[in-house]
Amino acid sequence: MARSFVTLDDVAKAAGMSRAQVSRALRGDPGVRPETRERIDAIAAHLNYRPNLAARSLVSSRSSIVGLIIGDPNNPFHIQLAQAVDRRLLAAGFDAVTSLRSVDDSAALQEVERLLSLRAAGVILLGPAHHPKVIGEIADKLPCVFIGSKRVSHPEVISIAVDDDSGVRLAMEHLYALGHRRIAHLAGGREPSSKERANAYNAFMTEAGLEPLVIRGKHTAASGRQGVDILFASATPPTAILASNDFIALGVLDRLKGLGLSVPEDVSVVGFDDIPDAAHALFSLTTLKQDTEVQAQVAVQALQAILAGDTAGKRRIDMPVSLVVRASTAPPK
Amino acid sequence: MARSFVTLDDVAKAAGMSRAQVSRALRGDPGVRPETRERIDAIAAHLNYRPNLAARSLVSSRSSIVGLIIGDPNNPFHIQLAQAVDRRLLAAGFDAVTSLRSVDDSAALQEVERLLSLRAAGVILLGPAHHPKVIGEIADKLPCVFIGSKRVSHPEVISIAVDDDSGVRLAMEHLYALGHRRIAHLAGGREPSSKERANAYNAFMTEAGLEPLVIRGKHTAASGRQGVDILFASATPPTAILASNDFIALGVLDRLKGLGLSVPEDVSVVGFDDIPDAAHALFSLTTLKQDTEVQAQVAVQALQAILAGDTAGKRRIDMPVSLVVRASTAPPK
DNA sequence: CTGAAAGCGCTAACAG
DNA sequence: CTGTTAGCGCTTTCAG
Repeated sequence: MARSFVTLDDVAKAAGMSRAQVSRALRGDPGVRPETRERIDAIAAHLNYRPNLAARSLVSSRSSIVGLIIGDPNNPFHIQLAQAVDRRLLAAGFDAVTSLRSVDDSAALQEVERLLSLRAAGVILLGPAHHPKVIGEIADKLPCVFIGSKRVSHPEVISIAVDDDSGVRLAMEHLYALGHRRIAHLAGGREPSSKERANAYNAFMTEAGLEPLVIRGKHTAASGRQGVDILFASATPPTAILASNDFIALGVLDRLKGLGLSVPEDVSVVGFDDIPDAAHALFSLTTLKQDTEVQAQVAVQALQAILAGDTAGKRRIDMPVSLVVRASTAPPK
Repeated sequence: MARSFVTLDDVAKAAGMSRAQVSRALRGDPGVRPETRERIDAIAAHLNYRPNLAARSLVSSRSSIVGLIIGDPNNPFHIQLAQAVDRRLLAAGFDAVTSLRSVDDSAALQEVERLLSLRAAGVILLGPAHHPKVIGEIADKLPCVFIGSKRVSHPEVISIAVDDDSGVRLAMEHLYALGHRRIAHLAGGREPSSKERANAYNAFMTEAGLEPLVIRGKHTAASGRQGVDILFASATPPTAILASNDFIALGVLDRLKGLGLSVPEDVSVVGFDDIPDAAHALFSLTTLKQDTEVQAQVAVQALQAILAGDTAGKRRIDMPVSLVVRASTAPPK
């Protein structure tokens, strides 16, 4: 194991130049003759030089570290989003430090302490598991971007808000236009996004003069299965189901099949998120697509704006949601 | 946003002591009068002091950072393991820096570069997505512990090897004892763990004088569904299925239900991993349990041993796998 | 374009 | 038990 590290001084000596100049060359500072830069680059590479991030951050009193706190690491959709953010962060020259500790409010705060000690440049909060008050506290300590559906009202936070409301509306209009009238909603737990979606569903049903039918559960496939059992125990089961996310929808699909019901012939199903599995031929789920790549990109740009001291930007950026129509929806029989 | 940081000097001045003594007090060094320590702690807390990890690591030339590279972040089981390791690392006083970049060999190496720049104390590799050669290269640069089923033969790596072989044997003996003879195996992809499991299955079948039947796929539910379709297109379908992991098994369960077959009456199914869903009443999957908590603990202890210069320890630690019998297995009809 | 000098915040000998 | 003294490796003025 190579236990000793090559320092800037070593490179400088090998190049017959000063430390300062080597530093400039390696970082791509202007003011270095191109041929000199190339030579230094070559020597550094040859010597296997790795800049010491600690020293760099110490002297410049800022670091390239950005924290990434995942609200619910056990939800693969959040992981997918986190990966996208991670990739963007890297591309922007940051070092993402991800926290997998499921964040109840205290774990999140603890993670922030650690980021503070690392002198992180900022933090990106993923997913609506975070309490708004806690988000505010975090933003008091560190530049902060929040991706989620919640309405955060803190002057320092930029929130990337998934537009649950228009998403649900899109789905409901689709089902309504197909002719469905008995449309049930399988909601998630207490996450704000789940509430937003349920509210939007209720609003649509009421406006359309229809009877809302909401079953509360969790954002899991198992919850979707249970929901189906409850719904189809009724004498007048729904002809369509709007699930609060794709995991629920996948559970619904499986359970319907188990009950001998066909999708979309007997029942139409719509999900939310467009996880990779949704596109699979076996499911071919009609769902609402959140573009994680775009969300990630916007989040990183927002963070850069904050760091650049750009206070003029919007505090809230709405992300569009689009309806992806696949084979799980059709007119009722 | 609190943009300025309190330094050790600030605390020292407020306490009327020297920087060195404050440093000792705060780190819990012996040689500080208890009352003094308390006073300093109080002042530091009051001033909201946060040690600058960069400065600390710079001067002591070692850091508390440990990298955590997840082989397949999109596999929730790996996330679960990672969370366990993360927790143990924190408890041991390390700062886990997790990488979500799915690691093909080049991404892993790139991540290691970053850890090198952070002067990480070591790295823990999770899951068998890593190529043995790459693991060796990593170990050349950084103290390294590997959790996975592969046989790694590098003098510097400690590998925590899940005992796939005896696990599979356990499951096969269980099925055989129940009276099953036509037992099929749904294998995963090219991950070594998948190969190990398939080999163990083949070995058992051959020894028992039975005809092996392996269908290659991936470690996903969708793959399990497809496997069932292939198996039950045959005139003599199997009476039992050993899946290479729980995701496959869950897909198998769903597809069997779709085909109108009952588990365990018509077909017995065994998984591998014991993911949380497996215990769910809806599935009640008989499976092979890997104790992630224990694996995590052993991994962290192994890392500490390496860091302590303890070269006497074993290079390879086998982790037991146990059979959890639930309701998805029974004698054949 | 390049070099010299001055620290960033902290720990680790070494003296008291 | 406590203070003094040196830097750790790097970036950043400020002069050439």
